[in-house]
Amino acid sequence: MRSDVTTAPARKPRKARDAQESRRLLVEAAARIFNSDGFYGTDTNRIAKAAGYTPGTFYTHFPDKRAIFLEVYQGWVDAELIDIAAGFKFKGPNHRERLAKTILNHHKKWRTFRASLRALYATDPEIRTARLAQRARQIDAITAISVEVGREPLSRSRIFCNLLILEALCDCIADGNLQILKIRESEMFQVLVENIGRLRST
Amino acid sequence: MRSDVTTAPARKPRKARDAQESRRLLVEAAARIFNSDGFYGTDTNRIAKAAGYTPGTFYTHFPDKRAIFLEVYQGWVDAELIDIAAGFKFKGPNHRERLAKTILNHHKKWRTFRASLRALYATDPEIRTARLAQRARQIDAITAISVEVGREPLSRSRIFCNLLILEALCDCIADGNLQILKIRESEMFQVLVENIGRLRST
Amino acid sequence: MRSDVTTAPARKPRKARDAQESRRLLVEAAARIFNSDGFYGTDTNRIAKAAGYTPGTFYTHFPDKRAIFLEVYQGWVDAELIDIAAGFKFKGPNHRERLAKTILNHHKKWRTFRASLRALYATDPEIRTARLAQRARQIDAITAISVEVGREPLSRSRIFCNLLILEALCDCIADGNLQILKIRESEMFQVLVENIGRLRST
Amino acid sequence: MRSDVTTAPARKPRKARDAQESRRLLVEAAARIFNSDGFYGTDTNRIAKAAGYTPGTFYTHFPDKRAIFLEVYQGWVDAELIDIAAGFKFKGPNHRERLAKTILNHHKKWRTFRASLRALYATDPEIRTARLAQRARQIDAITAISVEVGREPLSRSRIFCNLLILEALCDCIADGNLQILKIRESEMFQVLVENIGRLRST
DNA sequence: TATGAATGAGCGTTCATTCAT
DNA sequence: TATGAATGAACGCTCATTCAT
Repeated sequence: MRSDVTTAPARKPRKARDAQESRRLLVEAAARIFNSDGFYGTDTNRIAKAAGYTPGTFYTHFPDKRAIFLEVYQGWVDAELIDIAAGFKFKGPNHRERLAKTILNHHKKWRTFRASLRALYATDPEIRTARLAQRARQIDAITAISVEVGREPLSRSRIFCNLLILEALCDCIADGNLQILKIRESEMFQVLVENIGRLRST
Repeated sequence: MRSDVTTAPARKPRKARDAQESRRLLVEAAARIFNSDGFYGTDTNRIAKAAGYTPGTFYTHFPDKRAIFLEVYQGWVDAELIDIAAGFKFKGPNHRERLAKTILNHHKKWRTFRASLRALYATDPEIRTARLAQRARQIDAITAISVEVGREPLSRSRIFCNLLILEALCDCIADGNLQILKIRESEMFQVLVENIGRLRST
Repeated sequence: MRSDVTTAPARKPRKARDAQESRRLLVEAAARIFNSDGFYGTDTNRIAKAAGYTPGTFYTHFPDKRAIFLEVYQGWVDAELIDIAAGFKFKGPNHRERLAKTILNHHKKWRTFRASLRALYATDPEIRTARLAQRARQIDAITAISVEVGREPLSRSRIFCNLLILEALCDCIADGNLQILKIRESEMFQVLVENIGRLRST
Repeated sequence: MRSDVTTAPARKPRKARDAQESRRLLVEAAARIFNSDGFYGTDTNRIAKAAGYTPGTFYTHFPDKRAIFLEVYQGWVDAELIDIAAGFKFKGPNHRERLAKTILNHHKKWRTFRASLRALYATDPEIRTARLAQRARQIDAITAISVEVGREPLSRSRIFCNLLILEALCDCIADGNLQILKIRESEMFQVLVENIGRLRST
């Protein structure tokens, strides 16, 4: 008979850091690991450990694994929108190339995470809802930026299509396996720049 | 997600079927389930059961779960290539629309499977290798078709970009959530048709 | 990056015993442990281990912990009904004492399990349903036995009340802590025998 | 089970309340939650929150979860004894029915808590000790009341048996599922009243 | 006295995979 | 070729408890 079934052994809480800070560290660690091993290749205990915490801490900050995934997603969209907004205001001869590079960098950084997001989008209703909301936000933001810089904005469908096209091209270039397909990255980048043009111009 | 189609009642016949037939039944079941619940939402025992077998049988036909996934992938690329080849020979006023519809239908059919493939591509080296090989095959095939129908083929990079663009647009239309983004499907389809044009023409 | 995210390490299945036998061993082990440490003090891995299996095996035989608990419950009610039926046919001067002893032994054997059952009954709807069904079975069975031995059966409510009373007294005697309350077990047993009489007689 | 009553919104007042008041609020909240979700379905953080405190506060007032459980238990026995004592002095034609109702109400109120107590009694030595002490108190009190109202008290074993019988009947009636067993509550209540008689009379 | 972030062992459960039959 | 019971590492998550503030 197990004595003392009622109670559990005691533990020692080490630090009592700032909650905001802990959250941030967890999100950062999660972003890194999700982006390296994908959603299903990442476990919450590992996220916690990578952030410098023990497993339970994860759940004092997030209700479940999906929640932190969505938070990482949110952070990424935010960052990208800021950069796109900045990129839209580029002037000079190479403004397209510079915007293309900016977007490409985002995709290089988030390649695996983005792939996980797509896969989850296909099977998980909550992820779907969240992603659609972010999509709407992206389209709204680009429309607003166009207005702001004094251009006639494209229709929502055109904006969206251009977004999809840029993403598809960026994902592929970011992947870095073009040489296997006997394709030069510079050629792909060229097409990317052309398509950037479409997004910016009337 | 786990739709009832995927948990479909098993067939009864026990043994003594020929190996080819068993393999086919397993691949069919796998395609259905992967495409409904994704790679990580599918388990090999369920595939076996859905095909009318017990768990062990799965492993007499495939070394592991990835192997059957790749086989399903192979089957899908084959089917798509055949259809695209046929589509390239369409004549008449609506040939572009018809090809667009064909490709779109493929994407509608394989939406979740494609999303899983992308996610695995990002994390699994074997899947990566296999997919790159299929990509090369696609590009080769389209080049060959162009030649066959008497056109000057586009460069590999152009073909690939156009492929990526078509896929991106198709995935999105196939998804069927455009109304949430306040976008009309017909507008997106229009852009798709335009891009089909690029792939076909010189 | 974790290589080979897709697949899992292989294991070796040792034996392929008879499923019925394994089930029986698991139920036996579960009965033993539930009855010693209660439902919440028992974990499925321990049940499996105690039966000579590894954790996964438990779940090839039972969908969850509650399921095996209910199966143990079922087995206990079966055994008790058989003994009560036999006890009803006792003849001779000490027939009541003998039946009392029989019932008391059951309670001694299942004391902790019974306590868990009650606690779960209060909070778990499925356990509640199952227990009510078993209760109905008990009442039906006792009615049937009365008829069989040629007595006018008591009303359902009387049977039930007597059952409850016997159980309450048995639980308490079985507990074995009467001396702490300055009560002699023999006195309690006397009351038990009196109440047995009520159940049997018209 | 987790009814909304138990997850009740916390109070706002932060600090500086007096210790007695805090303790009382915690015990009250614990009683409510234990009685709704059982011992194992209740967590100390939730108790604290329901009382308007944060998790740590719980442990400034109680050494562990069991301690507050025992305190709730104590409070319940106290209340019941007071009511029984009052009930013993009922006069008039329906005095038995009124006492029966009183006891029944207690059981209705504490049904799940009582079930948890029994389960813990079976596995936890400290709970066992505490409960036996309360039992002795109950028997002593009833003996004392009998003397007080001028009756020859029953033997300890008789008192205890009657107590057990009343509890068993009350628990069952309080449960409110008699109709499923095709038993009318009124019939059970009748038996209860009869047994009340035994406790009161010589 | 109260806070509340942190703890960490452990639990229920999953599932790709094996192998004796 | 097919069976199917068994495997066992691992995962998501819980929660009683601690302690620096």
